[in-house]
Amino acid sequence: MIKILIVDDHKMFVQGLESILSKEEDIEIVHRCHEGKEVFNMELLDRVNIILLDINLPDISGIEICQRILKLKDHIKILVLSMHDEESYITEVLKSGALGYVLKNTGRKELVTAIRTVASGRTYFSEDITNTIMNGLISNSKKAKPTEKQVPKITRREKEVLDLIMEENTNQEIAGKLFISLKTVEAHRSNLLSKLNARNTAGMVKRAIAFELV
Amino acid sequence: MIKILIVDDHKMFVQGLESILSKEEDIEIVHRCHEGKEVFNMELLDRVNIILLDINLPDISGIEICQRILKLKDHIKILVLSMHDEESYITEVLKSGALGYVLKNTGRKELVTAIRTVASGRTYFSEDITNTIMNGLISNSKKAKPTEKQVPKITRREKEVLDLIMEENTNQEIAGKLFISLKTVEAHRSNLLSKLNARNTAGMVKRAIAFELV
DNA sequence: AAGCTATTTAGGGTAAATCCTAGTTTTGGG
DNA sequence: CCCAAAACTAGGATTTACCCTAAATAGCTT
Repeated sequence: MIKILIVDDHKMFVQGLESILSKEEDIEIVHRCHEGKEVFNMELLDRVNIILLDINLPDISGIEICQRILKLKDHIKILVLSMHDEESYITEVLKSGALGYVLKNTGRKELVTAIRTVASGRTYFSEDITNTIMNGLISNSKKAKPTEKQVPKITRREKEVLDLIMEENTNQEIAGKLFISLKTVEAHRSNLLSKLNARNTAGMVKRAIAFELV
Repeated sequence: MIKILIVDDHKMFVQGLESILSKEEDIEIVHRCHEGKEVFNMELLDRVNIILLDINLPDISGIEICQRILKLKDHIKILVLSMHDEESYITEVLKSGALGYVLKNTGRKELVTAIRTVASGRTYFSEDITNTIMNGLISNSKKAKPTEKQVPKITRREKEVLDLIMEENTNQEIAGKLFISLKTVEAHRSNLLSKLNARNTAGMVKRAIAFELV
């Protein structure tokens, strides 16, 4: 038996869900919550194996709910219901542990399929969602291009010094490892700060990572 | 008319593709390449709108080919053919600009659909591929959990100091902005070094980024 | 051969960061 | 409500990083 907890503040929508799911013999709606905070009830969570979660709750964000629930009871499967199909939104929710994501305009048949799939531990996403995510992957790469052109050009030696700085060596230690004088290391370091447009070590390391120089 | 360039070192597979695609009236195979380097021919690329690309070529990696082709001719659509469905592989290819990814065991009908879809500028992925990627997204978050437990716990005040350090402020400037003494800032900074297990600012910044504390 | 960049070295001085110790305030739990 | 732990605060001493200026050697291009 699939034991469901519905979490959604739109009462009319919840009633719609109930009437749809009541026709399925293997599905039982154990409880309904209209606020996020009502979910965190140990007794309730123990009686449930799957949660239909609206991520647009008034009090707590869907992402936080997913994380907190799974920290308490990691056997529970979460299927997210949402009206939004923005890519950033979806990936955040998935990273926080939900097994499925369907839009609220999904039909009855697909919804039941999604519930059964997620209840069995597998993942389910409506076709619109997969398209959104796949396209997001692609557009991310296009955004990365402009950055690429502004990467500072550092010399071979400066790269060696930078690597040793990243490994937490002091200038003195770097001088020893590269067999050059302390003053030379300071000069390279100074050039690195200038080329990376940084005021100090913190900025240098931050930008070195951002520009993928290491 | 869809003008195709096939890039694949398996001649038998190429012949199979030809016989499949020759039955389609709107598809014309312009040329075949058996090595990656043959692709970079301006005259050839100008006669083509879509490339069927095997990513397991002997001489150049598929990722590099995608990037270089799109740098030369960004109107060209790339549909990747592959025998591998490993997640890291797929995402790399997509980030390098390909519009579609289908496995080599895909049927004739689906292949033609994929070609027409990609040729029109939209994206296409076989179902296996979408599943792999979606599952990858989810498992990434689960892999993150063990790391999460080793993330050092820093206090509210330490977080404020850390943020200002990341913004390249000196201790003196931080003291001014937080209305505390220079010595206090130094103490917080010292605790941060200790908690992050770092020897100096370089290590602190590096780990702060790695642990996503900023 | 002249010009450019990279690499190396150096002195002197200032600012900043790090180490060690220690007092005061907040916070969480019984 | 009280105690202990954690967080915040701070001083003195030391080490390290950063700035400015200057200059010599080597390699590569024009």
